[in-house]
Amino acid sequence: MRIGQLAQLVGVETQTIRFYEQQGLLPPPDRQDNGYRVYTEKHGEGLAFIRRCRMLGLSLAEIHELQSYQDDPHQPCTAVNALLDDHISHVRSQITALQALEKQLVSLRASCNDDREVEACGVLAGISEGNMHQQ
Amino acid sequence: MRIGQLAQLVGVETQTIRFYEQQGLLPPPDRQDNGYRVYTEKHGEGLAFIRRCRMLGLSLAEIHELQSYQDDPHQPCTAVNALLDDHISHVRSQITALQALEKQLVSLRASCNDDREVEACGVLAGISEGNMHQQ
DNA sequence: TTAAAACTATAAAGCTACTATAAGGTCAAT
DNA sequence: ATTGACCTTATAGTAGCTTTATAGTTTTAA
Repeated sequence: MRIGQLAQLVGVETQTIRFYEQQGLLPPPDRQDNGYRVYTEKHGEGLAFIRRCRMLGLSLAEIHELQSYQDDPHQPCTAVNALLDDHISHVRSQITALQALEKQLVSLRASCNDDREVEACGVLAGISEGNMHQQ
Repeated sequence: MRIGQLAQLVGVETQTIRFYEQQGLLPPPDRQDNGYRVYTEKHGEGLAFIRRCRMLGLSLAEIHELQSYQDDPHQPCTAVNALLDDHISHVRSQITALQALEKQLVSLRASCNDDREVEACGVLAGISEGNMHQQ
């Protein structure tokens, strides 16, 4: 399988595949005489794993860590679970922060309507006055 | 006022101030004979405005847009309100996406405990099997 | 058969919003 | 005279790709 076929199979761009290889997330495949990369089914699975981790919001570094666990399959999997727990709490704190932000934005928006001039805009005034309680 | 004082006043690093100037968000200040930047109160207000916008999650491009409205104070402020509305809906969709992600992560986490080997880890198996409904 | 289209390769730059580092000039105090 | 705190510019690094440039290869259509 050449890079274009693998890309289509998994639903990524060819450059992304080369990028993952360069980052050490995907093992370097064999090459044809012309230098073209030749991929196996294993590569397909590896790439799909990476993509699913990315969809879960894991960083490339975290994916790398998970791969290192996979390479040593007889350890206890506590580290895997811990990584996920950390990620979950990270996601939760993002949600909390965004909810607070939304509240702030909505109240700022409520301070203006569309019938004013920029000079009297409640939104701009609200930002400029800066009665913003951090975080 | 020199750059260090302004930085301390507003609570940013001096490099950040130079960066904003370079990006066209902060007007270039006068210079002393030795080349040091000299800031006025106006600069302080401008910088504070930028920082408050950043705390609200606005991008530098959006801030630039707001500044362009400020420069023309007798337009109606519909564009300002529209910018904020767009930003609010952006934040809301981020929240929704993160909540869906959290659910997915929590259910993945529930598929394993710490008493297994990596080989049998429910989390890794869950990612590899890839029963993930996109988005 | 040849020419265009489609694919592959590498290397380097661009994106966002800074942060950090390097190498050096200026100024006040000791 | 030198230490330390401040200022200057220029450049590189961060994350995770995407884009661009330049060039070689293979496939397809005329």
